[in-house]
Amino acid sequence: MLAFLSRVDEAMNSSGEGATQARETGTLGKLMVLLDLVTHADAPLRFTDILALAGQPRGTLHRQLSHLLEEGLLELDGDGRYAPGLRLLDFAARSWARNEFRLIAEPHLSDLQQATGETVHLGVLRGQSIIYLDKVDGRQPVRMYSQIGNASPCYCTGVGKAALSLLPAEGLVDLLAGLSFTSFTASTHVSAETLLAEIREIAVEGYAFDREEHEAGIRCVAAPVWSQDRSFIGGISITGPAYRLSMELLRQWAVPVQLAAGRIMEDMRIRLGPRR
Amino acid sequence: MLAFLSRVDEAMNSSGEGATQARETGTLGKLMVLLDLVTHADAPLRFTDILALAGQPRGTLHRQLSHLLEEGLLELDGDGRYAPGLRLLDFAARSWARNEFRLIAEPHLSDLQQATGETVHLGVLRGQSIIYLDKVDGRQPVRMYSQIGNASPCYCTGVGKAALSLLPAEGLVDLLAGLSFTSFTASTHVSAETLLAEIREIAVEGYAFDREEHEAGIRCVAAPVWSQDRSFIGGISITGPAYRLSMELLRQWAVPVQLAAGRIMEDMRIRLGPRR
DNA sequence: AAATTGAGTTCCAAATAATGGAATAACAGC
DNA sequence: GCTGTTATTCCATTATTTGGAACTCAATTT
Repeated sequence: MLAFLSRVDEAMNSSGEGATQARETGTLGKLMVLLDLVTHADAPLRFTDILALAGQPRGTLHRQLSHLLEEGLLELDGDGRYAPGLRLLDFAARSWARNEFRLIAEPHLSDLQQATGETVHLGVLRGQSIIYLDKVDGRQPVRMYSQIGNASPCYCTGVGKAALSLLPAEGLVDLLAGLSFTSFTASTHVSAETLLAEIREIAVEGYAFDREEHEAGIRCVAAPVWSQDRSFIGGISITGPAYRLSMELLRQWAVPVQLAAGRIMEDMRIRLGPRR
Repeated sequence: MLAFLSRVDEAMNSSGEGATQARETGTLGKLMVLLDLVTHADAPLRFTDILALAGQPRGTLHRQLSHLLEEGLLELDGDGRYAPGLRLLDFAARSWARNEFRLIAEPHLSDLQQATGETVHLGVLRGQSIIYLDKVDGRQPVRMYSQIGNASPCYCTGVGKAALSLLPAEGLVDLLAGLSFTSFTASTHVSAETLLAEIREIAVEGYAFDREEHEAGIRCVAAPVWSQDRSFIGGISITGPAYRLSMELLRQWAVPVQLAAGRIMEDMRIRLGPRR
């Protein structure tokens, strides 16, 4: 309710797709922009590179980076370039291990994986992104960080669209207004209008598809999952290659996905108490 | 050399076992102490709990926590308690996916796992802790975050002791002086003297054992791995239950572990160039 | 060898943000 | 409706951050 709305409002500011803007968190906000810059780059950055990207005075930037280094949030590689620091791993490991949503969902994800033989994901909406909390893949030991923890856009993933279908009208419109669409494939939504139309449909049906919208050749069917207090708004999905997962098959799997989602929510009611 | 020593000096300040002290990073340092507090707790904390732990004035603490919330580094659960934020996952996922050390070591870890059938770890020294960068376990899909990213003490793990054996005398003594020993099992080192003696031995032999020092019933054999520029100082290990891994068997495995470590270092020389 | 360029670091008065004590608000239990 | 507990807001004081310029260092060119 109130708590939920304020949560979404705040979240609007965070971890979007495009421009990383300074938030109203003073010194911390400025440092997080830098951390974002370095972690989102696909290679270590030299001081001068960051100088150009951050648009800050040299002296200021230098001290900011020094602080981030000293805290272990950034590291210098052998060539004096800035890379993400390993201390982040420790923080994240704890954040993940303790996450209630994930802990409760885990057995149900495994069940769903067993039933379908395909990869199952759990994701949660944070700001404009879906953060993947878990992944169960039958075949080989999973390279987990490669998927878990990854933030993906909400407008072109099954879990993302399922999650959006849970938002109240007002919050949804605000969120969509802030999106900047990247056309990952020919099927990616590129306007808030068509996306909104699909989300309205999803809200009625109770499940969502990803028709190769994020990655060519990859489809999924997803169902929304939420905690009663709305602190978790997300979804679960069955994902796989288009050649194996026909749209017809995905439509059949809508039911088991929704059932699994229902069981997760029931477990949450039991384990977290009636208020949540 | 110089760069390396300063790296270790700085690292001395970070992520130790015991007291979390304020570093000289101004506002950021104070906020990181709070983030540490919340992520290292084993349950979400209420405002008042943090107030007692942090020993800060109410107003100050409240604003600091608000900033951390707004940045997504912390989150409020349904009961208004502070928990680690999921934005940390996104940072960590990127940090992990790009880590050169891990990328290069990965195939050799798999080989070692295949050869022995036991769990193989890759860890790197950061401050007084070993941060596990990778884990290859043959049997079931791995719950990765549960191990990867975890920071463990350097004085009671095979990888940790192997890593310490790579430090120059001066740096080692400084690091040991800053340790506070927790006796996890009956075999855990509890003094710098006995630890130093063992590390000297490890430096000569080229491999280290964990004789149930961190967790009862768990043994390992480890070999040190380092990059030429010393920006990575760590090790790899074969770990398993004591009933299956006799000390005799571990002694036999010292050779393959050392060979794998050698291959990782050779690959690093090739891939990272002669200076690193 | 001297000069030049590019990259990174240090310095310090002015501008800005953080501090913390006290007052206020929200809420659960009685 | 009161009471104790917990959380939030306020604002003059204080400490930190800022950013332009000067400086160092190493590599490259003249």
